[in-house]
Amino acid sequence: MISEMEQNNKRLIETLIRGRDSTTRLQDLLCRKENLNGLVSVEDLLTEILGSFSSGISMLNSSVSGENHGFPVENMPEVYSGKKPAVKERRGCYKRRRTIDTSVITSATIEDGFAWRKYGQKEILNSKSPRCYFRCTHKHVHGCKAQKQVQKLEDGSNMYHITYLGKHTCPSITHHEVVLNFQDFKNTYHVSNSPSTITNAHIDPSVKQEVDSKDQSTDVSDIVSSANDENTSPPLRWDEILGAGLGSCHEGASYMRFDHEDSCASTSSHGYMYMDYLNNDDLLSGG
DNA sequence: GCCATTTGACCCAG
DNA sequence: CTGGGTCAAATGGC
Repeated sequence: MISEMEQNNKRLIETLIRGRDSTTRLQDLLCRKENLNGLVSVEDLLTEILGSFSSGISMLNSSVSGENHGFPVENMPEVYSGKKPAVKERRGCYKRRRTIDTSVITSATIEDGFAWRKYGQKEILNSKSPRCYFRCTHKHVHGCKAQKQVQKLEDGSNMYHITYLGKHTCPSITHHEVVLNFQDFKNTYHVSNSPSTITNAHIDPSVKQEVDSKDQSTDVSDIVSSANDENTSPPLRWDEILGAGLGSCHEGASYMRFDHEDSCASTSSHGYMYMDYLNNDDLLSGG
């Protein structure tokens, strides 16, 4: 059991290490070319990214060596206890998940590099925009339990309130994708010094995502769903939203927060796409 | 034909 | 009882 968790942790660490190494190489590469467009220092950004990797790795390392099993929280059985034999006949028979690993960000784009599949949309009482529900595309294949909820903010900005639930456990998330994601990330955001703040940066059209994998291409269409504009109209197409997010990023701050501020402060300082991995309540509540 | 999205129904927690 | 989260049939796109 625990050894299984440890194995997962180790695998994650290895992945992070590979990611870090790749980033290092990327850094090396980019620094030679020196600032393609004289944008914000790519070097700084990469340094931040590397820092993120490093702290994540060290955190996980300590969590593996210690008794804390930080990562695979999701292994816990949902709810059995033979409470309910699960009435399959009836629709919507499920157990609503409690606030497990949740992390919240506000972003100009809902793109995060993962493959999501939309499974629902709901009008929310206090909000004019509907909330969209996504789960990992690989849920059925790999049993990945990652989910996210996306809701457009109403403040006029084209920002989205994104809530991540659970962690990606699907093996399809490789460091390659992570690195690619960073590229998107770099295009869209500037990582600020603030522990929990990222702000938009310019978009460099020349550095569009060079993703040709099938997964990635579906990512975009998958993730994109209907964050509607309340009175304007029928659901926006997600690719349009994405286009707006990635192609003409709006100004303004994006920020993230976690349910557990302690871990947030130390683990999430550099970029939202790793929150799934690095935000662990187990790190806190494990003991 | 397969797969993703849409959407109304269903169910649960507060 | 109500709002929010999930399911699954229907629909559409590739």
